[in-house]
Amino acid sequence: MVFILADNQDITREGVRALLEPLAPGDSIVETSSRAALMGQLAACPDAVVVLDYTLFDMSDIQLMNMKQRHPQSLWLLFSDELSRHFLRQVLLSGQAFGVVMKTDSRSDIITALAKAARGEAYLCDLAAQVLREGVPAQGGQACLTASERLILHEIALGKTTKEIAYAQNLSFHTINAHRRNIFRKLEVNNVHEATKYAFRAGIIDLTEYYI
Amino acid sequence: MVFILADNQDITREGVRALLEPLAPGDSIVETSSRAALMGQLAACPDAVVVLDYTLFDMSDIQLMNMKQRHPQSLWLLFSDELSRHFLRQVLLSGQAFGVVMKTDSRSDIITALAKAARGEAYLCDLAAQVLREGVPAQGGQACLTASERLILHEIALGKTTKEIAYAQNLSFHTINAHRRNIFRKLEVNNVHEATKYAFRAGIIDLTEYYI
DNA sequence: TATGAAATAGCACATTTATGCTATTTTTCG
DNA sequence: CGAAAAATAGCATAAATGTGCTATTTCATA
Repeated sequence: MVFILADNQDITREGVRALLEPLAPGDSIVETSSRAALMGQLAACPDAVVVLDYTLFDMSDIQLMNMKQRHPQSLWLLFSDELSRHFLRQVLLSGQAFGVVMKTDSRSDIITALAKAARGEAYLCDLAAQVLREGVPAQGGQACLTASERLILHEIALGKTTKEIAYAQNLSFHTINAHRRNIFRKLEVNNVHEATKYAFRAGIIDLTEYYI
Repeated sequence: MVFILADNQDITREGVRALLEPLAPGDSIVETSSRAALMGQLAACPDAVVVLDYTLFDMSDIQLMNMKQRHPQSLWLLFSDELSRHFLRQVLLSGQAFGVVMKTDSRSDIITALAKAARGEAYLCDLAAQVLREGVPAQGGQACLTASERLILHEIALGKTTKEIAYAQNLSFHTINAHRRNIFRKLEVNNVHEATKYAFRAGIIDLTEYYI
């Protein structure tokens, strides 16, 4: 069994390693601190358990799902600081059985999550379990945005520029720009501020994310 | 020597412990995850080395300085995720010789910082050193915006354009533009989104206004 | 199977932002 | 009083936004 610790903070990898080593003696633990390195490691070992800090890894939802789809045997344990309900809904309801544990969870919870991951089981932290229980949001009809559009609106509301979003998602500036206009047209707004207000009202972004 | 690891994330304390144990054999390592517990530990051991995640510990600048002043023999190593230049300036120029290392720093940097802390020396990460070199800011205080600037920041946070603000206040575009740059410079931001976040945090705008 | 919606990508251009400068007048305060 | 901010106003420019178009590919489904 190979564990890949994907986190750009040395100290966090150190902590996970300290918990993991007694738990999985004989297994190898690889550390990566960049997306490119992670892809390389995954190619070399497609059935690894990936312990990923999503937020620190500068990775979009879409890239995450792509990576999982490209290596369907890989097991993913999301291990982040703060995860929005929106993002969790996105990931958990997309059919991918990710495990989710928070950095703020207790040592024993994290150990449980790692042990489960090593056995191929999913561990869900309280928030993730709650989001999963809530299921598909009621969505009273008029939310006419597509999934990609909601994703992009989320980035816009976080203050990302068109170029930044395009780069992060490996898409053309023009594509994101087109999405942006479609969003604006559907929402009947014509600037970022109004779009952001909608995103707040629709729960596509919330204050806790916004503040960070 | 007693080390107190003050952080509310189990995983980070685990990582620091893993680095610290081979570095300081025989010394005792205490972990605390609340401010009250930290104060108790400090009372019991006033010359401890405190490794503190300031941002996660829900501690204001003032409380931090009070604690240091109450236990002048204690040595403090700030160990956080993100520290604003403003906060660093506050802490470093207040005469307290805090060591500062970032969670995003490399393993070897963190080890150096811990080793120095154990010897009673201060380690400064790049950002902290830079802030210290820059010296005293022109303005000693923080909420340094003038009344006009706060007013204009309010309008900016409401999504008004420079032209709109100028027209509404019967002033030149250039004047509002100048105010805008002064605001951005003082807040150390460089776009409307970051400025708006500050406006929320500082109470210059609130959600009820924002939503209308 | 065909129709349309969604996702992708491009060109062009006016507007706005963000930031580099300078400079005068007014206010504030030691 | 006199120095230091603050408020006012300007020029110039790179970058980004907002919006007018077109066009291909993919995919769901009526």
